[in-house]
Amino acid sequence: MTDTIAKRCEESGLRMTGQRRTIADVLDQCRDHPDVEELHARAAARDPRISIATVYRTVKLFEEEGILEKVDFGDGRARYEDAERAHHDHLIDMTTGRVIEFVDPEIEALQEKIAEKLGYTLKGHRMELYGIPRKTHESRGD
Amino acid sequence: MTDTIAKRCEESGLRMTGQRRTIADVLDQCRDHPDVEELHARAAARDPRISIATVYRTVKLFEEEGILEKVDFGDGRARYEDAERAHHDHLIDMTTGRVIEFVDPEIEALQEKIAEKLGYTLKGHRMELYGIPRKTHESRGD
DNA sequence: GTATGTGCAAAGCTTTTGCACCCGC
DNA sequence: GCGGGTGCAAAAGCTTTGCACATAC
Repeated sequence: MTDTIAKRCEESGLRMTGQRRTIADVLDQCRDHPDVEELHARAAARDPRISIATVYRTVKLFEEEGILEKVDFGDGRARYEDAERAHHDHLIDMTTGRVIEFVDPEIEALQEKIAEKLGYTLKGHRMELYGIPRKTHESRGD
Repeated sequence: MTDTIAKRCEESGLRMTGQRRTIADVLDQCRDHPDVEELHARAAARDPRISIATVYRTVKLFEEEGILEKVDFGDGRARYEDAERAHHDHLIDMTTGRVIEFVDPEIEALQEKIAEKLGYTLKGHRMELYGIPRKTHESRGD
């Protein structure tokens, strides 16, 4: 149901160079949230000529085309994810750094309601939950 | 119900230098969300000898003591706010950059429920809404 | 008096950019 | 072929840090 990133690039009329195709492919295969340096490492594994400057330029371009979305986990590095995948928020496991994606329609609705109450039309939001794995039942002393 | 920042610094056993006191006072008087450079400008207006390095060191120290909380509006600059003030989230006016603080108990409860459903105990969260002012002439009942 | 804080400037990190060369269309 | 893309390295922002000096307790 979701087109590849490369396909959407072509539909946007972007010139598809070898580097852009490689970066698009790498992004398609991401199941995690790599930062730009990591993205560059993965792209360079396929084509060592790709420079990090190109990766920066490319993700910014894709973002401007609405193909990617920038996310920020507060660690000072930019991350990008496929904008076309269903919208979701993030829960970050504070013990491992693992990122869990989730969608909650109630939250979405509530956010819209809050914005409206404050006199605004909601255009976007960012929400991250930070948590630790719940003790299932062996615990004493929470 | 809220002590001044300077008072909390003393209670934390921090050595209170002139610079720290000035920075604490500036923070107490903030009704907005200045970045570190702006904080330095306000502090330097009272004591021109304060360097920006000291401001950076001081806000980080206060954060480690739990007196301040770092917030990030995605513009690449760090901002800090009083951690003891009642918890709130932010709505950012996309047309002006103005930041509106709000609290919504429903959201808080929902977030906790979501974390729990995913097997986590919620330890913190970050939520920013981005919106544009709503046209008022068609609104009813505000 | 001593441990700690501070100013200055240099360095660190992530990201951007100028410029000469390269490539998709 | 031409206009835009790329690599390299330098530069730009924000933040941190080494070092010599200053200051709180």
